[in-house]
Amino acid sequence: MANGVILESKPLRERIADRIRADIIKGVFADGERLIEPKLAEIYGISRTPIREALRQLESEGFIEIVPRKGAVVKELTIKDIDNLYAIKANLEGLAARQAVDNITERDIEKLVVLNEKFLLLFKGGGNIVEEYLKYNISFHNFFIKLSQNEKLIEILEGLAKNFQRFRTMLISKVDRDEEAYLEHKKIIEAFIKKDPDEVEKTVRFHIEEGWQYLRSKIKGAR
Amino acid sequence: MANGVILESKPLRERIADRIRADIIKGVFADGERLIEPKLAEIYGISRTPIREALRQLESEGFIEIVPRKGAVVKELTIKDIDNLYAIKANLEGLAARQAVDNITERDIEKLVVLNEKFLLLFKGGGNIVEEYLKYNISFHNFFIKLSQNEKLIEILEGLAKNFQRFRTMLISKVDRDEEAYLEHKKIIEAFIKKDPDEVEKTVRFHIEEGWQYLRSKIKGAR
DNA sequence: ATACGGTATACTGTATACAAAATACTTTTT
DNA sequence: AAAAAGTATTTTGTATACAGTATACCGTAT
Repeated sequence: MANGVILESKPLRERIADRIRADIIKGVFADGERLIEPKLAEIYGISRTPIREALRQLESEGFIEIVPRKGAVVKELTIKDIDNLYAIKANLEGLAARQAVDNITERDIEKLVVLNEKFLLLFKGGGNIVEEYLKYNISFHNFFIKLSQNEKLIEILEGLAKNFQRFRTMLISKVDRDEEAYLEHKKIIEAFIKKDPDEVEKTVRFHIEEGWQYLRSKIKGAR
Repeated sequence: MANGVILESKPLRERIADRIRADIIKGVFADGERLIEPKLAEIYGISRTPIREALRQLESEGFIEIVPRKGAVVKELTIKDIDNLYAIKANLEGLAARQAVDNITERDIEKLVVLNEKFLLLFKGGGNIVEEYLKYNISFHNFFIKLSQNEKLIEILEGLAKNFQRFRTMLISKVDRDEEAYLEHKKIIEAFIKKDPDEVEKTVRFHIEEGWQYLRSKIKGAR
C-alpha cells in the first residue's frame, strides 16, 4: 500500500487527537504528565491551533484534564475509576439490550448465534489470543448496542469504550474466561429469543459485571 | 449588584459556549440553522478562535453538529431524541441511586425528607410555579446523584441535564404532577431507608419514566 | 426551459504573532 | 540560613492573516 495520503480527509485536529489519544493509551505520555502545547506542536510538526482543539476533545473524552491558565495533564485511571466506568457500561449496555428487543429480528439473532459460535471455536482451536478474544467480544456487544437505535446511547458507549482501551495494556496475560463468556452470551441470546426485556437487561448486566470482577481479581493478583 | 466583571475568571471560550448554548435553548438560533464562525465572532464581538473552541465543546455536548469543511448547524431535538435521553437518564439515575445506598447516612435521608416536604408545601401554598417546581425537583435528584460518588456518572448526568433544558421552553404550561412526584419521592426515600439497592434503583427509574410519560402526553396533546 | 459547467464568493482549516497570566528561580533582607 | 519579594521565563489566552475547499450563482449550450 503505497498510499496513506489518499483519504486523509479528516481534519488535522481529529488526526492529532487520535495520535495523542493513542500515545496516552500506549503510555508514551505518563499519568499526570503535563501536555504542553508548544512541545506537542513541535513533536507532531504542526502549529498550536489544531493541538489546542485536539486537547479540548480529549478533555471531553476524559483522557486529560485542562485547568484554565495552567494547562493540560494526563488524567490517571485508578481502579475506582474503572469500577465506575464498568458500572456505567453494565447499566447502559443493559439498557441498549432492553431497547434492542423491540427491533431485533430472527436474522439478527442468528447472527448473534454465529458470532458466539465463532467466538467459541476461536479458543477451542487453541487460539486464545487476547486480541482476537476482545475483537469478537466487542463485535458481539456492538451488535445489539446498535440495534437499540438509541443514538445518544451509542455515542456514550463509544466514549466509554475509548476509555477502556487505556487499561487494556494491563491485560497482556491470558484471558481465561472463554467458556463463561460463551455461556453468558448464550443466556443473553436466549433472553432475546424470548423477547423478554427484563431478562435481556439482567443477563447483559450480569455478563459485564462478571467480566469485570474476573479482570479485577487478575489485576489485583498481578500486583 | 454593580459588579459582573469582578469574577469573570472563566476563559472566554467557556463564557461564549455558555452564551451560545443559552441562545440555542432560548431559540435565538433555530433548529438546523447554520452557525457561521465569522458571524458569531461579530455578534459576540470577539475573534474566531474562542468561537471555534466553544463550538467544539457544544458539539461534544450534543447541541450542534459540525461537518468538516462545511460548518456547524444547530441539532434539532426530536421527540425520539428526548425519549432516548430520558431512557438513559432513568437508567443512570437509577444506577446513581443504587450506588448512593452504600454512602447515604441518616442525616442525608433526613435532608431528602426535608427537601421533599418543602417541595410539597410549595404547591400546597398555592405556588405551583414551574420554575420552583423544577428547582426543588432538581435539588432532590442531584442530592442522591452526588452521593453515588461516581464522578464519571455525575459528569454524564450533568451533560444530559443541559440537553433537557432545551425542551423546557415547551413547558410553559402548569405542571400538574405535584402530588404524584411527591409520593414517588417518598417511595424512593423509603427504599433508601431500607437500604435496598434493587428497590432504590427501581423506584428512581419508575419515577423518571412516569414523569416523562406525563410530560410527553402534555406535549403531544398541545400540538 | 433545463441541465451542466465554470467562476466567484464565502467559509473553514491552519499558522503565526502578540498579550496576559502563572510558575520558577534568584536575590535580598531579616 | 530561611523566608519573602521581585524578576525572568515559560505557558496559556486571544487575535489576525493567509491558504484551501465547498457552495452558490450565473451563463451558456442543448
